[in-house]
Amino acid sequence: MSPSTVSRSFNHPDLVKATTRKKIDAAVRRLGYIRNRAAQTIHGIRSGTIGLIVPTVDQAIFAEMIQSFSEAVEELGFTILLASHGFNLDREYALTRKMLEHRVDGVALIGIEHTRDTLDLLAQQEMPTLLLWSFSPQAPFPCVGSDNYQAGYLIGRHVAALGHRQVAAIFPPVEGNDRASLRFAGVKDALAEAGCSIPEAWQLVAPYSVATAKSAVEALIAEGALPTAILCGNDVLAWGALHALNRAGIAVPGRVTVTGIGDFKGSKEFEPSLSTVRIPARTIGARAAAAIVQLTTSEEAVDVAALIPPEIMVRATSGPPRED
Amino acid sequence: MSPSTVSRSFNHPDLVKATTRKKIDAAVRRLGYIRNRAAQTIHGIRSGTIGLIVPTVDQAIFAEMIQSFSEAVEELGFTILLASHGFNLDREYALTRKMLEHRVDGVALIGIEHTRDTLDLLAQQEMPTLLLWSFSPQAPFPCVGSDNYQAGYLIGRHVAALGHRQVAAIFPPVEGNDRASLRFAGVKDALAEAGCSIPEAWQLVAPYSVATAKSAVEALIAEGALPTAILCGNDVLAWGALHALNRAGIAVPGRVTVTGIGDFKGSKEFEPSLSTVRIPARTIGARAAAAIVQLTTSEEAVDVAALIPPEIMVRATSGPPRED
DNA sequence: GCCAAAAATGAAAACATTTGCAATATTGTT
DNA sequence: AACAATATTGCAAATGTTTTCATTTTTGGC
Repeated sequence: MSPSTVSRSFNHPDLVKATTRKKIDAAVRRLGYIRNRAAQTIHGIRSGTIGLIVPTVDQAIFAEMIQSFSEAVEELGFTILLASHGFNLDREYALTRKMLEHRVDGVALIGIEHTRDTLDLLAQQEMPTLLLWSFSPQAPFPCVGSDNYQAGYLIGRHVAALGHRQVAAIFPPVEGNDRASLRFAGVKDALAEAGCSIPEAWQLVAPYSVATAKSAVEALIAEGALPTAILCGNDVLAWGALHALNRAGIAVPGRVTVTGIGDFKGSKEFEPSLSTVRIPARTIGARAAAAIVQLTTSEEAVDVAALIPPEIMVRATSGPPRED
Repeated sequence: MSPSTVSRSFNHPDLVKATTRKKIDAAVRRLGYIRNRAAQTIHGIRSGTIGLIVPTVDQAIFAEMIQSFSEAVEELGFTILLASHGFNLDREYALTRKMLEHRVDGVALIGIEHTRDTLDLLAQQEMPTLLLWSFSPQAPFPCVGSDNYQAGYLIGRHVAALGHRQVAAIFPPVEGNDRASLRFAGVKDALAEAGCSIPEAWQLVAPYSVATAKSAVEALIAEGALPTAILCGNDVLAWGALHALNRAGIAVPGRVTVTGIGDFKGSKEFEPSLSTVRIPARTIGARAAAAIVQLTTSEEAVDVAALIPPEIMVRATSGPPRED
């Protein structure tokens, strides 16, 4: 039983005699032998890992996407090397290098905005790379994701069409976050088409959390002059806004319309049910997994880009502005 | 510039002359050379990866823990190999094997309940292993986590002490989920001490989601006979319950007390603010990261187990049962 | 039982790196 | 300028696997 035979028994079982294979299996079990993928990897054999670099794991929407991405990727025989950079694009570069050191078979990044260094590095190493979550046809790598500008535009148009003209917005900080900035741009453009703009004082910035959004809206309420609609950059912020309004006894949508973006789990079940734009995280995750695996396994160039369109979900938190 | 010198320049820079080091750095940059960790790994050098096997990523509480775990682990120079098994312990075994093939430096599993196979495999391979999330002194590997029984007990006692005797519970399915089953046991024991038990018909089972909890409670409401308290296995279920009650116009806590377990982000900001038991996910994640790294790096046996105690958070959704 | 063909196995090289040891180069001292 | 001491570098072996090629074993037909 030379190493070669053992190797063959694992990789091309049909090439070794049934009886030796039995003996090998027995020995493997007896000794608790486990193949060393590192040793395989230095032969140029695939490492069976996909690097996934995300800003953070603990935002509902990323978590959902990561989950479906990881399910699908595992299904295809790969394992995820996960790293998070906390919206710091320099850390993203460092993490990308690390992924390359680990000889991952492919890399998936969140969003379109990345430093030149990161992009160059991946291109220069000819690493199969996928941009996840956002979609843009002129992105430097194939994208699988939704159109965040469009998402913002849809909800902005919806609110404008209802007749709202006194509108506030709560968005996360937009630096290094193309998702948020594109959504906000879409919202503003849609409102502008209806001749409406968001006053400076009503452009609230709240990092992703129910707590910050709630207190931002509470501050807004305390100031007295309420808008007729509050457009939130994502559903979590909308939840916070709804809690603040609920607490203050302000009717939604009677007095104030509230909208989110994302359609997270639980938004539909919220009372009142949240009007929002659906960005199908699970679909994106699954499609992205298929895409990156295709990218790493197929020799010829393949086009894996996919635009998963956002979809407006008109529910109970949006209505016409109060007449008075 | 032989390979040896280059290697030294990376790993023991002080052993190579400054000028050659410069030359090497220049060449590295020019050629875009990136170290191959796989090749290092087969020398018995650490792979710099920690295997993290979770049931699922997309539950608020896991996501939070994974986030802090991954932050802390990256801080210490490691990267996470992530896999999820969807509460299927056989898949967990397969994933564990895969981690071993990848020669991770350590493995972290969620909860105490695992198949004999998985446990034996890890022990036999002398893999540094950590049990995350739950804590039990007689677990087969060191634990860093909270006491789920205690968490259930605390909330059960709180509700019993308020005077509730007509109590319903909503819990996720408990098979293969020691967290849920221990919590439920704690709740039942605390109630039993007050001479109260949960009728069969009021032991609702709802998989982790706002939607299922909401409809379970809606069904309960439709049946007519309402309990005075609904104890939920986690905060997400409690949110669902609160939405259902809100929709039906049932006062909380005036008519029905609702409690969660977990104290997820947003539970405090909920209206009304959720009474629950705090299980500090971020603390657990960070402590666990330190623990697993210590386990993998230190030669002597170290005791890294840590019990992070749950803490009851009495807020606005719990009150005495209505007098009538 | 012998031969050719086919099947099964083993030996050796290769992969990218690290490390002990030997060889070489650089110092500082006289 | 020569010597010793020290600093720097390269050689070679080793790591665990795969793969090509050569060798050995088995099989089937006679």
